[in-house]
Amino acid sequence: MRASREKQAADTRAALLAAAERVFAAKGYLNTKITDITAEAGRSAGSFYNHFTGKEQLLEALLGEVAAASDAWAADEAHSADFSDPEAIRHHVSAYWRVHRAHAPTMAALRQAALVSEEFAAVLDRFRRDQSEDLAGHLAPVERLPAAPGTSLALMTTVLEGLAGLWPELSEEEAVEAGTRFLYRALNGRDY
Amino acid sequence: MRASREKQAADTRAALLAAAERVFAAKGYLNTKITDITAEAGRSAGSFYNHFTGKEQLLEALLGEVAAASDAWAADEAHSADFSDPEAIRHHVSAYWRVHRAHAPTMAALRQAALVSEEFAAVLDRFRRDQSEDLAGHLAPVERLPAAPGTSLALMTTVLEGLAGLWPELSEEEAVEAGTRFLYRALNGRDY
DNA sequence: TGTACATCAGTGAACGCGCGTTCACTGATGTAC
DNA sequence: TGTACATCAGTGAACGCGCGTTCACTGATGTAC
Repeated sequence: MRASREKQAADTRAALLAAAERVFAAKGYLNTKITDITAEAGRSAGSFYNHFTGKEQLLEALLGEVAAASDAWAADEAHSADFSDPEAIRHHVSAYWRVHRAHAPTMAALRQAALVSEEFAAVLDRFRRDQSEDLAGHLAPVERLPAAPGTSLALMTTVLEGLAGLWPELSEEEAVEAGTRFLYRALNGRDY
Repeated sequence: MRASREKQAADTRAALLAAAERVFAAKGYLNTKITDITAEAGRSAGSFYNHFTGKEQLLEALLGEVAAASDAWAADEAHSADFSDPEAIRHHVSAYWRVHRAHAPTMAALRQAALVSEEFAAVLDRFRRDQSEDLAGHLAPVERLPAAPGTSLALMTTVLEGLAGLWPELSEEEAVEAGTRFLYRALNGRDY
């Protein structure tokens, strides 16, 4: 049957991706050698190049998964788009927390890759820009922003990234509550 | 005169440090080769090892300068230690902005080095811890923090780092004002 | 002050390590007849 | 269904590039007498 060979190739490819994510998490993208990945996946060094041209292309494949998850959420139910409403903020903080927790090693790998590669710096930029565009509209209804819209947005993004960095010290509930309150106050100048 | 040889050595050492800071800023610490530094400094590759055992030790020397600047500020005048007072926050935001703007390439290099080296990760941790300890006491007088003290502190630190990332888009005045208002609101739950 | 020797910063070609990448080979799976 | 050949995923030893590091050498500066 024709499916057998294809399946073997697909299995190996998947094994390499999963192994890479584990190794990236353990020692960082930049510190990871091709042979670290193949060893973790239980394959030979040469096998790697049947599936990827290099570590870069493998990371791109992992990022594709994150983008898919992110899009799935955005296309989800329509959500409130007014950050003078705590629930709208909570909804975004919660989504951000979940996506980044699920793909934390890949996103960390992207940040590392962006440090040494123009190409990945552009990819990271695009991720951030996509996210910012979503958020920018939500700031419009806020009456008294703490600073210019662009600056307020940049600081808000920073808080979200910093919040993701607190995983796994905080539970999801604690993180979402802390992030929501912190941001609501900063953006609106009052508590709720 | 004995000073001549010593001076030549000191000059070369200083030239290597200054060249390294420029090259780090241009292409990042991790992307920088020893020969990039020596070329920028106008010296031979071998000369480097008369002064440093490697790129790591050179970075340590640069970090020494940052630590000195940071200590100098801390030992400065006594400053208000109550973050329910906007002026206390402004004072810290301003100091953070100045130190990080002056040493931005070195701090960025440290963050990169921390990604691939346990040793520098520990150094970066120490920098952050020192800063956090200073700030922690200032949160005590705040009546209604947005989250647990440790979490509030972590998010505050994150905002400061993110603010530094906005240089050089923002002027010092804009950055200090935006950071102060953002943090005052987030921490105290009201505007001033 | 002058001469002979010692020291030392700097030089750059050469060495060698680490790791990414290749490639001839193996054995299993698929195809032709 | 059986046999002979073709294809393809996987293997791992070997190759070679890039770059950090060394070291014999140079010429200038310092010291002894």
